[in-house]
Amino acid sequence: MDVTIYEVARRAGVSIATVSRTLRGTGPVAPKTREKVLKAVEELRFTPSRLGVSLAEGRHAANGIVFPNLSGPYYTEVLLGYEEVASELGRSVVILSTKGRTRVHDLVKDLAGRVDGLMVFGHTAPDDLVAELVRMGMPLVFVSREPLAGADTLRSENTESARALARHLLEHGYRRFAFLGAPIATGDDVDERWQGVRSVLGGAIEAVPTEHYTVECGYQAARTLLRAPARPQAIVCSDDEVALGALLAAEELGLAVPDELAVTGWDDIMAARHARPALTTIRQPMRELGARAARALDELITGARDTPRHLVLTTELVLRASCGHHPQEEPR
Amino acid sequence: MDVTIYEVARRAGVSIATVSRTLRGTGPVAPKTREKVLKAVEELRFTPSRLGVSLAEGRHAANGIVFPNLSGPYYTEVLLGYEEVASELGRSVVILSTKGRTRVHDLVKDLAGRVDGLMVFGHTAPDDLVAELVRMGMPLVFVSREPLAGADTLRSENTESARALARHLLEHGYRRFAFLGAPIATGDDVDERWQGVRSVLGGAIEAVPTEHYTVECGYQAARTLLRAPARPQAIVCSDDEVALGALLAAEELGLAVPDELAVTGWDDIMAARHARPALTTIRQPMRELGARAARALDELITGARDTPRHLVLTTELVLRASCGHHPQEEPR
DNA sequence: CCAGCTTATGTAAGCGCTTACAGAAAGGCA
DNA sequence: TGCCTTTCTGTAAGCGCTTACATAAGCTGG
Repeated sequence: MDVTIYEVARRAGVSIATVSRTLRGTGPVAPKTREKVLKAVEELRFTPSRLGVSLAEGRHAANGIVFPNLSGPYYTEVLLGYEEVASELGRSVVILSTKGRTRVHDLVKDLAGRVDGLMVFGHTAPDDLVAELVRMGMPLVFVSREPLAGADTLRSENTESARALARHLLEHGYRRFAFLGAPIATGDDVDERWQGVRSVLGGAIEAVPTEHYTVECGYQAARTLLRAPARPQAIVCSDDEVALGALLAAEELGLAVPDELAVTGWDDIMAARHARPALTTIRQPMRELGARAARALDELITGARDTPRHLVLTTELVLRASCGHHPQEEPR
Repeated sequence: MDVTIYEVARRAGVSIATVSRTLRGTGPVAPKTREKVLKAVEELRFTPSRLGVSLAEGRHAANGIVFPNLSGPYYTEVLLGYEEVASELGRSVVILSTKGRTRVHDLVKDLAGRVDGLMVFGHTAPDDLVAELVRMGMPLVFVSREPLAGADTLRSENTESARALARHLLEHGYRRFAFLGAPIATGDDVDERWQGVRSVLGGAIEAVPTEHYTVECGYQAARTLLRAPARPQAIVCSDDEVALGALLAAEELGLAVPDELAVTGWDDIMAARHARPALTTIRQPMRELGARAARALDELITGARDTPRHLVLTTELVLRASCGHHPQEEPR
């Protein structure tokens, strides 16, 4: 950190331009000169300052990622896929969580000043700042959000898989349903799941809000729902965490799942697989979502592509014990 | 991004020093002058370049975090606690995953050049580079690692809680045990857990390695173990993921948990709580670990403290159904 | 040996911002 | 009004690095 390119140049008896060229391979350097420079670099343990390089290059070699909170396994998996690809592409990853924070506008803006592009989950960055970043030409990729002009969007399919799930429940013979975890915003992921399910089940399903999409809120809402006189036969949950909460409520109320009540989730997080009964759910390719987002962002940053693109990744119905008995049911 | 401090100065009819002073509050500025500057800033939508500021200040206002992989919920929770505090302290968080990567030495070194201090999980950064970073005076906090001269270390307590767990299993009446997920390195977390358990159970427990500390490896090792003639009555697992794998193996082999086999984990991740039977485990204060690490690193960076410190956080035995029946057992 | 071309190297100008220090301006008091 | 003190402002020098362009050095062929 203390050694600068000037000291290397002095020790090697060359100019700083020659040191730079040697280290970066950006121009011709005589073999003897090269040796002298590398020797000096090694003796002085010189590492170029990231700040100096970035300022001179006019680029950060870093990507930002804005997410609501990491406590949901969903975000973790996406982040992991993203970080892996970003690293392969030689980019650091700077993270920012916005949930519960004040001055989000300032936080995101600061982040934008440190990176070459941003990936943003849904609506976690303020809309006015998003509009400004788009105007400024900042490369942006949004995950789990409706298409936005001037930026890439990437999401998993919701509607068709929701339909498939609903049809499957009908095949089990259920006729009374509830959707636990009502949509907060029109057009977001949960809304699409709701719309898909409702397009198949019609008036046979009602939406029940949860305060948040968490285990605890799912538990509370399910407990209330399951104590009412007219109990649904099956609960379709917005996501796996809410579904885990519903399982807890059923357990507490002595309702056998799936014999007395069916429960489904969405995401296929680890806890969904290890719950008993294991949750029927829709598997989201979360890591691939992150990886694709990182690649898309790289294209925008390098200029390999300058027209925004909107992608939808395939999801998959995963049948397990929580929705009913299946002849060839997988054990886990 | 395109607007520089020079344009603001020109528009406001003042020097760049005055613009800087106005925005940073680092010196006296006449009220009228201040208004002119702020007006120009707003009209031009000027945001100071993070790079310029950092280079001139000689600091990044960012912390780095090096971890093996995010796929374990443990790391996620620590990271969340860390990011929350770092953000409060005005620091961005730059992440780097090292598992499965080549040139880790270079990756960590690049990261070190972008931040004011680093938090490192265990041994995920190469030892020679760690020694160099210590020599250079870089602020370092290690999590889950034995004390290291020149840097802070922070870990959760292992040995006493492992003893408490072992004693509890003895109280259930078990007399034959296995430790699933043998230690890889002397002195690391899993080794301390093993040592603690063995100090109570002595020759009644044997260590069984798993290739990795994952559900899949735990499943494979447990399946092999449980098919052998001399089956243990209780399996103490290195961590919750390995324990979840052991539960899967027991389920597949038709062994009732806890009646025919007891299983315990470590960490208290979400999936451990939602498994059935719910896992008896040791709760690690993972978020607090991350939060404390971020605060410790801040003290080192700001110079509020310059002597390394070694902290151990308390862990807690959490009794659930997987180790046996308890008179007042919590439902979840 | 000379001319022309290619390879190698150094100088200077930035990239965007902070701030020490010197000087100017303003205010207060005798 | 003059002097002294305080407040305000601008200039210049960096922070560490990259690189365009000009020049020097080296090599090859006639």
